[in-house]
Amino acid sequence: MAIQLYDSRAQALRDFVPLDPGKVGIYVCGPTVQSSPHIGHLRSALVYDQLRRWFNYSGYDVTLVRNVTDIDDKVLANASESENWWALAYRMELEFTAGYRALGILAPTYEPRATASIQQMHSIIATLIENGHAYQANDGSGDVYFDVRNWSNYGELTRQAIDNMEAATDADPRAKRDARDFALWKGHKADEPKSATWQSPWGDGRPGWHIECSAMASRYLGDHFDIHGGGLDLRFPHHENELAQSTAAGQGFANYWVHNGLVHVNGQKMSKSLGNSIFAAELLSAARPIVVRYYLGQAHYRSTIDFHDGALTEAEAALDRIESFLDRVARRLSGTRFAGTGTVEIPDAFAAAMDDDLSVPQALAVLHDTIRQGNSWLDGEDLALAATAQGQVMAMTEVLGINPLSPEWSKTQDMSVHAALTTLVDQLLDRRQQMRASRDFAGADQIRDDLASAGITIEDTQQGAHWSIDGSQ
RNA sequence: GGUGGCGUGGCCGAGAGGCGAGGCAGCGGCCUGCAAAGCCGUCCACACGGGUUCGAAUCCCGUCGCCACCUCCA
Repeated sequence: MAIQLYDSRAQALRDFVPLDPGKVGIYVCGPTVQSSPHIGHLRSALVYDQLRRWFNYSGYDVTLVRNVTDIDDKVLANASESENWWALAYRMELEFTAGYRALGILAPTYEPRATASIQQMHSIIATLIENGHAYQANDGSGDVYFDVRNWSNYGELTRQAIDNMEAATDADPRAKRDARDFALWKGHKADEPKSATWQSPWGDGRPGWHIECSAMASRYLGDHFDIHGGGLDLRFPHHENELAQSTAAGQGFANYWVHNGLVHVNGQKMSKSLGNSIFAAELLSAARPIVVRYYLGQAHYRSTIDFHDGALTEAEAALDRIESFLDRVARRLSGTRFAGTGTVEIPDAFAAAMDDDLSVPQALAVLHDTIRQGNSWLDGEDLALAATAQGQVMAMTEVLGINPLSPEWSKTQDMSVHAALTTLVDQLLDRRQQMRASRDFAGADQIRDDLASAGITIEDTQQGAHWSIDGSQ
């Protein structure tokens, strides 16, 4: 069955047909590295990680390009006397990378920086000037603008007619022919640093916002590629303008446009003025990274996620269920002939859900059903079937990037401390077992309570007592 | 003014003409010395008003409410 994706341009679900059989090229708008990553940036990157993993699982050779826009008005604005724009951009880029890694988001195939593709931008701009879709400002500013009136398809991505677009009230019309014309190249201004200035056929200056993505997408994926992704808020103007300039320059550009939903906080959009942004660092200190990944990845990619108090606790509970099943089944199967016999493959229903526009919520329903089944089989000592469920759960969680047993989630713990703790707890459990055998339940329960107060939970099973530290397995 | 989205049980969150997604919380039961974990059952929801239909959460019309974008944004 073919993968179906909701194409924002067509506003319809479309069968995915790659330009090159067996391969898929995806361009995702990465961040403008102007300030620290927030929950929305993580969600966006996570969505394309899920998409990429699913294409990968489905047998595609995936090329994922996610850019870093490291030169922009905002980057320059946020630089200071003590920190150059390029130092700021790089520091922020490192923060983004750390956030992505923490969530187990696989590194893209390539992560180009805008400043390394200035020549490719020039080439597109030159073509647009040649074919009449762009013009140099006649005010001596050195600016080059895209001529929206001269491109009849302008507005096709967001279905807007130019005349219905509100002109920006605060936009400086400068030498634009139409207020909606946007800058491809911005002439150098006296107060801008030399280090943020590049030579061009139209004078020294720096790139406008939008052109960098057109340049990097075609540079690494070709003039015509499969999928372009990004946050819903980028549809206009960013993606509209990218599409206009690339297609006006004669490129086929993206075949499918995918947009992920945004993250709100307590029902409100995140914004600097409200001061309600949840930053990656806060999120990652509030819960284990795998819990954050589960939380941000459990909703459908196109829906808005509303971050509210208790959200992470709920995600933790759901994830605990997955973890405790994997832990339980591994313990039971260990040393039996069924250990490791479960084929690591995903159920058909899971694949069908993922093929259907990446319906992760339905896929998670299949995962939880499998876990319930698996637990039931364990209760019934049907170890062969339990092993099957184990393999399926491993496969599904691996595809979703939430396999608790994957190396990326392994806690770096001090082995000597762990060994010491194990010795102590095991001694206590032995004593408790002796007390239980002699029906000294008060004493046995005292040990259990003591351990509980230290954050250690005991589960009695037919194979003996099992202990775990709360919040881990 | 233009473009687009949303309203589902106590909470989160899918689905899209008939067959009760799933998770969390609650309640009852099984299991247990008691727990924990697990299982079974239960809680039969779709903003409101009309309409179409044998049948509507789903389609149509209307109403109400909420949100996003319209040149800063993931």
